[in-house]
Amino acid sequence: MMAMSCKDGKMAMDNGKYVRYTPEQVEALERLYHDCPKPSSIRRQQLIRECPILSNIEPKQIKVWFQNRRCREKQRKEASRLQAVNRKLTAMNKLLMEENDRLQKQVSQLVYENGYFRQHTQNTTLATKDTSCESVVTSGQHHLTPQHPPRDASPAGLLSIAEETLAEFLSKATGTAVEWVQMPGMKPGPDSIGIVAISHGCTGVAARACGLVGLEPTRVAEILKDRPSWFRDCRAVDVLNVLPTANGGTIELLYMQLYAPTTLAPARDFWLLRYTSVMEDGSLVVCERSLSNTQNGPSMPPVQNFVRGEMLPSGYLIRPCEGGGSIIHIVDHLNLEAWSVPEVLRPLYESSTVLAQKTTMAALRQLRQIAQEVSHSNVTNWGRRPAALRALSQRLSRGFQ
DNA sequence: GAATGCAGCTCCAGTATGTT
DNA sequence: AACATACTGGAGCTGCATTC
Repeated sequence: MMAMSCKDGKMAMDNGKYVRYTPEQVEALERLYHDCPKPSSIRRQQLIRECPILSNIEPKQIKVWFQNRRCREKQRKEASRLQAVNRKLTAMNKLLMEENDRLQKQVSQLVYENGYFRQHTQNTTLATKDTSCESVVTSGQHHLTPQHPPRDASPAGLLSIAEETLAEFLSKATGTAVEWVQMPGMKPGPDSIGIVAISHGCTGVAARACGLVGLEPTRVAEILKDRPSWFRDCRAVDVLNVLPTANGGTIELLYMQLYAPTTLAPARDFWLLRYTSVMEDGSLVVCERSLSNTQNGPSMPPVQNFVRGEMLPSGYLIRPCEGGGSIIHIVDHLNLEAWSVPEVLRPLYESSTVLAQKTTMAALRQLRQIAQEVSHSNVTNWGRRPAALRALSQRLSRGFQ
């Protein structure tokens, strides 16, 4: 229903009555807006002349329409941005709730054990006041599976190792295998839920981090599985064998040899088993394990100045995030063998803590960089936009020169 | 020539009102 | 209620005339 009057063929407001433009007129205006959202006064008059369907609209109304159209677009963009922020905060909240739940269970377990030990201590004190007693104290800590005997590099053997690697990695990534201790100075935030390190009681030293990235899991896996930070000091990385697995994953057997350019940098030489798998819940796992020394690999003669070490099951657990994007858990678990270096340097290698933390921090930085590139490309990736938008961007660029 | 005042125009944020 | 259209007031910019 249109309440308007036509004076001299022009559509004009009838004493404040409401005017509704026809769908054809709106379509024409939208086209013009996409071409140029801020036309000058001269350009608007030109549009009215060139576009017969707009010829009965007053220039002032055209001006108002463009103003309102810009306002609408701004509001829509802001609403979209707020929705994205909301989705991200919801995902973060979920993660924190999970972490909180896990910590509460841990507290309950420790309280229970504390009560048990207290009672046990009292009993032994009373019962063995003047007799010696060896009480076996078991900590509440979960231990990793013991080292397995060497196996051959046949497909069956590799599959078996890969499956164990996967199980061990998942138990670390989901926080059930070891007790993680928050690193000082690492506060939870939008970029990092937290980065933590194992203190004692497990083989080697590990670090763990968690973050959000606005990419689908498969894309994240493609980017992260080549982890350049792990290969920075490699002399060679060769794919020796690729094996399909029952659940659609792939095992790649890599050989890499690291060496120490300086005496301070730990170096290793080992085979590296890489395992990529799709889980039932839709998450992806990219994890790795070295097969150094104790297991069959290429026969490397002992080389002086090399530090032997083992990469325990490490990698990424990439879960799809509600509302888009992915939640990524990073685990690095290393065990350098200090006996293989001269005694004077041994303190430098006694713990892999620094290396594990450094590696995990590098992975976290990579995640942040990916997240930044994704958000940046949404703004600047004009190369894939339609020609009209590219033209608009060029016009705007010229306008600011 | 520089400084000043004024009119005219546009933009934006906010608001009123009609329509769906 | 959500959306579309029109209006209002404040701010900024530009061009022009006037004054010093």
